[in-house]
Amino acid sequence: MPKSKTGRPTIVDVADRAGVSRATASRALSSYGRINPETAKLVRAAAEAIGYRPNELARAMRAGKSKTIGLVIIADFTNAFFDRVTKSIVDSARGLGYQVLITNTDEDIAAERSAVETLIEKQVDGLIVVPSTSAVHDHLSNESLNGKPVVLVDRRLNGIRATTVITEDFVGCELAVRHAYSLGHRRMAFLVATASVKGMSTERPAMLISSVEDRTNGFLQGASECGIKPKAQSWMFCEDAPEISEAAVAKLLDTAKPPTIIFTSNNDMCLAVLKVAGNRRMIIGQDLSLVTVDDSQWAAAMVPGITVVSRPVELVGRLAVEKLVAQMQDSTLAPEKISLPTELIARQSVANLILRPELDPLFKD
Amino acid sequence: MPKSKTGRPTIVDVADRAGVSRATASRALSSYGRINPETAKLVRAAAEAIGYRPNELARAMRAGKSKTIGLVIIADFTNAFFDRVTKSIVDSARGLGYQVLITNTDEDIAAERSAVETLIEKQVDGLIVVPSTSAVHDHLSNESLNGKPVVLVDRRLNGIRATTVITEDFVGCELAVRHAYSLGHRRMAFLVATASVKGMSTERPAMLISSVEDRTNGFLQGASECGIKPKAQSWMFCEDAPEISEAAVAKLLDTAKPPTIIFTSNNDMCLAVLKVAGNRRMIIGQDLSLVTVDDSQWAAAMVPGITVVSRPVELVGRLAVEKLVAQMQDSTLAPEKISLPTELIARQSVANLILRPELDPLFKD
DNA sequence: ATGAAAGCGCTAACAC
DNA sequence: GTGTTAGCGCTTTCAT
Repeated sequence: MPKSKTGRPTIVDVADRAGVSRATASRALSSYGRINPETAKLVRAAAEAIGYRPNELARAMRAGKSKTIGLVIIADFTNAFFDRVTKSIVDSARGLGYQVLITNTDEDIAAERSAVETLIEKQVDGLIVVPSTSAVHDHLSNESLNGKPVVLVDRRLNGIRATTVITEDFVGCELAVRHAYSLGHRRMAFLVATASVKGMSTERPAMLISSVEDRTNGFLQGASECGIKPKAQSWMFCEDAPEISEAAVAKLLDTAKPPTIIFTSNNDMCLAVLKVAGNRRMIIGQDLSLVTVDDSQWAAAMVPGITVVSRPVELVGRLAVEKLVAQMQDSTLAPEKISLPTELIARQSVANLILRPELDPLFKD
Repeated sequence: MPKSKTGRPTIVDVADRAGVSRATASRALSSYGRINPETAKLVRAAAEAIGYRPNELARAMRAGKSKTIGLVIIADFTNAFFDRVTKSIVDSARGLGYQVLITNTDEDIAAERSAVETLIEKQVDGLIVVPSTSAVHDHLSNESLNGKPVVLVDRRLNGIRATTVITEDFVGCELAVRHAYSLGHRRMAFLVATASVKGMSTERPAMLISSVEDRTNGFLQGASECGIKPKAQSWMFCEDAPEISEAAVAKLLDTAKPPTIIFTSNNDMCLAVLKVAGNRRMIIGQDLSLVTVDDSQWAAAMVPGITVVSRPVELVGRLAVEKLVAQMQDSTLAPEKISLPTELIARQSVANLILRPELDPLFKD
């Protein structure tokens, strides 16, 4: 059986076997143009017989479309949010006939740059990016993307014409604070993971990625609405690394008037609170309360269950793909800014200090 | 500026601008063959000037190598093991100059089949597969892979000549049981997630994927070595779905002589135990002990920390890529069966019934 | 050291 | 309805 260089039968082999020309074979297999149903059947039989599989690379080259999406995600697709978004993207893409080329950047802008470049060289039809910083994004300009559409996920970028799919983290966090307030919490701490800070700091960094910014502002807004004085708030911005975040939690706790509740900006920070509290034999939901952003299986299964601001993960991924594919098919489509609702899921990690004021270590009767 | 159909400058544009032929331009850019360093510099400058980026698809077609690896993973790359393996694979591949096309199969053999086919059509240079069943694997034969190498991860497949990277789950589980025995546990339950079972069953299914089989056998071996009578063992094989696994846990607990410890075959099952125990106000590490396979951040951060059989996740992914790339470069390489050591990480989820025999609900003094 | 030309596998004008 | 041919962008003989 005649085979191509790569060892696989090509369309020429099919054509030969069916006794037709390449063009006819192609028409039969891709069902386009005019073709005799009889011939078509014949060709398909021949293809089947020799185990012909189209070379999608050749097809892509000819068509100028690779049916491939590039996904550039930050390191933490080990993270409870990004792993599920990734799965959602991969599945949704497949549903629409696209494959996904995946890269991760470890929150590093240089890596992101080169990843985008590589994917463009691989001729992806479009890009889904979780930008690692809000500061720089010339590599995402229409120019460097060569007109290929890009959809941003989880984080806004100012001054860029690109469809963006984010979540209502502001509202979610605001609500979380009000929830805690309604349960009697008055001294609140906020633990925020930021890539832009080395070590930890009580000062809010000048530059935050938009999702973290929204969470921070949401917490702030909630506290302000509830009349929580800045003095009764403690803030800690810290690097997303276990030792550091645990030290940050300790610092938050070791004050004259320790908070009755800690709000954390992501799961890693939540875990840090869990760990430090555990080491100190503090019971979550009693000695210390806790709310985090992003739901997870373990947050639900733990005792006590962790109260969370939940985001519509699957939908984020699906919409990102759908919007991207729509733009690939019609480049005149205007970019959209999509913000999906979050939901506060109350479990047992927030103590009710109204019913049980004695749980506050500063309680005096 | 003359541009190609796709809008990007091509090598012809570079050649024109540099006033040389395509061939020379190509030589300069890919640095092969004889070329005048002066000319080379000229060409590179021209390329830079017009923002030339090679079309890797065209290159791949010409070379018959796409510098792309296909990854076929089961659904659960949301799972604490596969998400990290995926990250490790993506990163390692990138380090060696390869990109990763990712697909998931939801543990479905039909999806796996078609995923493999699609990836082959996309001309990946090799495949990394987490096979969803040990029963069928003709789609992974040398034939259907068209001679492209494949590396199997996490699961063995009999009768297939392919490099396989798995972990010593047998030993890990055996050790886990002996650990529990040494702490005084005598009535043990085993909760095993299996895709081949609908609902739950106390009967061991005829067919298990190899990793689950190893774990099951490891538990069994450990119990037998410790002289735990089959009567003092309870087994439950169940579908990997929350409602079902939780029901399975309940069933395990609701017997005249309930186990003092439950061993779970994966994190989902572990979570099910956590949830049911929590609902019943049973404290892990006291009223009920627990050991699971696969470490995770939350298992470490929780109070009590969960004792786990830990697997070298990052290494699994890295080796899979390295071995695959080696085979892509030298197709005569013999397949290897690699089994990486596991480690028992003892935390506080296993009660010491020797020091505190009263923790056994059946304790009489 | 460089250029001309062939060709990877496919599809789409254009003929017939 | 089918065949002929050109060409996507690139690399690589083979000449010169």
